[in-house]
Amino acid sequence: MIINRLKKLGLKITPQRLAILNLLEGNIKHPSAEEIYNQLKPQYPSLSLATVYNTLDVLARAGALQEIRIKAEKRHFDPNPVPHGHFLCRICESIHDLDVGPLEIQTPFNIRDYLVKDYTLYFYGICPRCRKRDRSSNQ
Amino acid sequence: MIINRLKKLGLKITPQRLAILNLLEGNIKHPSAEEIYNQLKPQYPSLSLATVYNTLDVLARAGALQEIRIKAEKRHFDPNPVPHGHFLCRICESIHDLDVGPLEIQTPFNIRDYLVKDYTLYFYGICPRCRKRDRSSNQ
DNA sequence: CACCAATTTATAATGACTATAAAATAAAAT
DNA sequence: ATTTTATTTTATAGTCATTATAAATTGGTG
Ligand SMILES: [Mn+2]
Ligand SMILES: [Mn+2]
Ligand SMILES: [Zn+2]
Ligand SMILES: [Zn+2]
Repeated sequence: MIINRLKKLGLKITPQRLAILNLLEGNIKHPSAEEIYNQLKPQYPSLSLATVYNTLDVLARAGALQEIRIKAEKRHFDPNPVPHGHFLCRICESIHDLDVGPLEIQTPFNIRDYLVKDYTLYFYGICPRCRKRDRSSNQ
Repeated sequence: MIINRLKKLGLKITPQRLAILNLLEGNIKHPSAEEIYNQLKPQYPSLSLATVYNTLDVLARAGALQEIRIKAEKRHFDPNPVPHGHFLCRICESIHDLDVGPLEIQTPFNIRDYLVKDYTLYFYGICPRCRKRDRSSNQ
């Protein structure tokens, strides 16, 4: 339960945090802070964008979610904190999970003398939907 | 020769572009636009930061170099346009090339129905120098 | 040399994110 | 249940890398 997750992290249970966590629960769309804010604002009119950032920062630092930096200008958020590959469609700008077998690595690990505690793997290209929609942009 | 590279891309040969390309030639430090600007400014007092950004953008779009987005706040630039792994030291903030065998992939390629034209692989942790310097921070 | 499109430059604007400080509130203490 | 206090929320201002703008300059062609 979401309340227990907050308690385990030593965080106060607030309506804002519950709303943000509920929105992210099982959400595979990798929304940005602004998208989260805009989706919750109608039901929580007092909600501030700063609170969304604060909550996401706290949860990310606690390892309860991960930040996706697949786009230059904007961060996106993923309720799944385990490292996995992501794909950004250059046409529709959507972000998808994209795991690829041999890249699955257990962290932390060592490469040469580097201690690797974390990694990100981002792919860029054209998603299946956009490939179907416009055959001329294939390859 | 650098002049021929610019000609092949249909770009005018300007002192600013030559200076930027010369600075990047063989440079494995992955400098930011501001670092490039600060290093060139003494010898090219008229140089503008906007020109550095313009030149880097043009060259990146032409595939003559690559942008590294391993840090949230700042872009870095690499004269090697071929995708390869990068490592950011969380202590000294330095960026190193870090290729890891099984991740070498030829682009473009397909995963499921996704057409992948490019990818980035970023590692985060502690570099060899910082591990030596401070034994207590070793995992 | 003269021309002109490309480039450079100074400067302002943008926009995601962060800092600040006052107001509100969750939850512990009484 | 009320009081208390540290945490959180909120509105707002600030930051800073990057981009846009438009005027001045210049490389390359004839
Ligand atoms: Mn994901
Ligand atoms: Mn590199
Ligand atoms: Zn798409
Ligand atoms: Zn280091």
